[in-house]
Amino acid sequence: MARAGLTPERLAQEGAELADELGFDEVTVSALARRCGVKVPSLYSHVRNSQDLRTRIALFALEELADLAAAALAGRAGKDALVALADVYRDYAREHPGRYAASRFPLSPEAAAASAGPRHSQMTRAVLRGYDLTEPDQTHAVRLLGSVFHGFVSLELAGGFSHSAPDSRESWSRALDALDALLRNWPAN
Amino acid sequence: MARAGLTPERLAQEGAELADELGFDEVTVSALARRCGVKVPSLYSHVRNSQDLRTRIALFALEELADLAAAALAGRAGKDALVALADVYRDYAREHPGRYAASRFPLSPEAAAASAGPRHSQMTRAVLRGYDLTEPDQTHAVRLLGSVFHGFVSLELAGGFSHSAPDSRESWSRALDALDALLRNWPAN
DNA sequence: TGCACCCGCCTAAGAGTATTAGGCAAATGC
DNA sequence: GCATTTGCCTAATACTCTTAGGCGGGTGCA
Repeated sequence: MARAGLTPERLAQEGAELADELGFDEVTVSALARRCGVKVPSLYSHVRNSQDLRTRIALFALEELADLAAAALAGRAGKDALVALADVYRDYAREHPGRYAASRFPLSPEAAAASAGPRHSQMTRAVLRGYDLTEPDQTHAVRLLGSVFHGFVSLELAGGFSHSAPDSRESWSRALDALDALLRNWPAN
Repeated sequence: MARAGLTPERLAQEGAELADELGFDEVTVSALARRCGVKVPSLYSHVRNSQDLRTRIALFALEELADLAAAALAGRAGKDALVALADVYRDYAREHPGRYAASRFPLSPEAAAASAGPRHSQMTRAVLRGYDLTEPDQTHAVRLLGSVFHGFVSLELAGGFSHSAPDSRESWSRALDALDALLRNWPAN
């Protein structure tokens, strides 16, 4: 019988594509086996179980997203950097909704610590270097930015902003303007 | 055979409790049947299928959450109202994580229109009456507030803010301060 | 009060998914 | 060139979802 050349890495990548096509919730061991032209139990040589598979896809997506963010941030500062980082998240979610959903998959504390998650918060912190915040305000701002990015993208993806004027892109741009203004003039405690 | 007295409404409510106990993703027809002390197929006299069951739980949670928000908003205005509304969402998510997750369940456009969803945006608009915004800025602000509320609550629930100082409650309070400041001084286009 | 009907719950059965155990053959290493 | 490892397979079990069809108790009408 011909070998399909499966590896945990390749399964994570194929799983990510499957997620974009069907939705992350539809990424099942069976569906992935079908896509790889292999019987279901064969996957168990490469991933421990369904949970492990999802975790690998999540880690893959987090890494890919962090790489995109790092590239977008290079050579930018201030509002320019803020918008660039924000757009990376929004564009990724729109182009790869399944992978974006995967990146929200709950990880164990150990897995989260070893993931690209810390890179994401470091990059948000880097954006804040363009503004004049010191701890603990910087941490509060990191959390606020993360909340707006994830919240907006996730509501937009769920269709919460569709079918009503004005265009959600316009709201996105105004939200980023507002965040920039806010960070430049962060309210004292 | 004794009648269990099942109704679609009661199933939605029991399902909501099950969601809080096990997580919304674990709310299955089988688990709900077990909880109600009946055989699985019995549920199909009351709900069309698993998707229908989840939808009913989502509608129940949206309604309950809207009722809580309406009660919290009564007699408040300005920042007071902003904080009250925001706290309703955060507290609900912390006390009823499964129901909160259910309230994010994707609804068909018709179901969404008939749900308590519109009440939620109306209440956010009502909060904005305490600030000086006109359309389309008001819509942009509604979307921004929704993004921050959902984004923060969802990241906090996923553990994104845990295990690191400062306390996430502090960040929440600072985020609301920031939003209030922002709305009082909304940047011109 | 008696009876027919309906409705609520049941058993039976088929399909899909997750997972484990064990086998065979192709690739790998000495 | 042979032994071992490794990759994929079949077989089997368990659980969930869903449909079909049966039985009996509660309800409504005479």
